[in-house]
Amino acid sequence: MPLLMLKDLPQYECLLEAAERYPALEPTANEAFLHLLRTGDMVFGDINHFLTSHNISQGRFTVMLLLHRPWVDFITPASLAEESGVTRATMTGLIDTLEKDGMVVRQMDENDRRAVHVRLTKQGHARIEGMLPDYFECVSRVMSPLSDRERKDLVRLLQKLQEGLASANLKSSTQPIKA
Amino acid sequence: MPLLMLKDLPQYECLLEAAERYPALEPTANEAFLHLLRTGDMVFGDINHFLTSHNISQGRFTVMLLLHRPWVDFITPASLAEESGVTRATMTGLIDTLEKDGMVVRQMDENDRRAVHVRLTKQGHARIEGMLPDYFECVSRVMSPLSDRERKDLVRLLQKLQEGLASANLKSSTQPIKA
DNA sequence: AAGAAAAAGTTAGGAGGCTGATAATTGCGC
DNA sequence: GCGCAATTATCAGCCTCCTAACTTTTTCTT
Repeated sequence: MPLLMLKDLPQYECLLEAAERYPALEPTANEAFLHLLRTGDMVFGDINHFLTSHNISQGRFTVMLLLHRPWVDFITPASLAEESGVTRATMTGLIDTLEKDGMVVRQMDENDRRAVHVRLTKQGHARIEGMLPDYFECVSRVMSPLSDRERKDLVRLLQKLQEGLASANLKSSTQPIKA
Repeated sequence: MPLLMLKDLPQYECLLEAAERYPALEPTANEAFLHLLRTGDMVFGDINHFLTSHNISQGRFTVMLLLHRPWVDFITPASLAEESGVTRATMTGLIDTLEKDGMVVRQMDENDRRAVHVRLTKQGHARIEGMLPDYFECVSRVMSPLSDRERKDLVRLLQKLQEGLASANLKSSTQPIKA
């Protein structure tokens, strides 16, 4: 989350006025953009508030969630980082904390001596299992203003945006930026 | 932005299956929730990439944007923090950096000796003015997958969510959490 | 089979948020 | 008027993420 977003979004009329000074400004694009960032920020803040009250960070929660899946026994830090969307360096820190708290254990891979297996402890399983009902309830509460139909519509629009972004990042990531 | 979000969102069928184990899990709510966080994250990442390539942070950019409005002469740090959605302590740091870079100046308020006036320098105005066309173009590019009609629909859905969150936060903020 | 390339995990250092405490000033209740 | 509460800006310390560099091990090339 940005955690930094204009508290009072510019009104549409205001955007129209600004568009006269800046030809590149598309009012509808800007309006949707600001609302998307702002709403995402609020939703994230809400869930973050929930996690904080349970003394866990977003990162550690995600890791435990990934390790708690029934068909999963262990995962390597690199895969966890990949699936979570953080760097391997960050994952090292997350696992450090989780291990210190007794939620996960690190075990050597016997075949590949570079690799490590990360496994949820019994305690860890119990911890996440205990949090999940409250978590899902929190998600339901956050999304409660929208009907099932509206949620489907929202997902469709967001997916369309994601696809556009994914293809754009694909070509931009090949050449680093020159500052 | 969270900057930590499942890279491959759970498929809807997967959510349905999980819902059998967790009665509190509403599949449509979870699906929309995850897409919202993920898309917001991607959009933020995109704009952040733009800002980074221009050697400025989201926070400093927002401050300059607020100070650049034509009808604004100066703003106090407290107001800037309020409008930006960060704490006053964070705002102190943002202004420090902007002042060191010659983008803003601090001036004493002659009537209230606690208060400070933050004003954009001529250099600061030029800097933000130079960035805005590129910025708006970036926003337009990000939102380009959606038609005007779809953007309006998206805004409507997001507003509905925001209103629900705002009223929920209103009542939860009155009583602090007990860990 | 040897050297180069790639991959896994870690470390070190930095950026940008946050909370909580502090000092100076202002405003309010009585 | 005087003391107590609120407000302003700041500082100190923490957390979580990042990038860049490094070590060890594996894999690919030839």
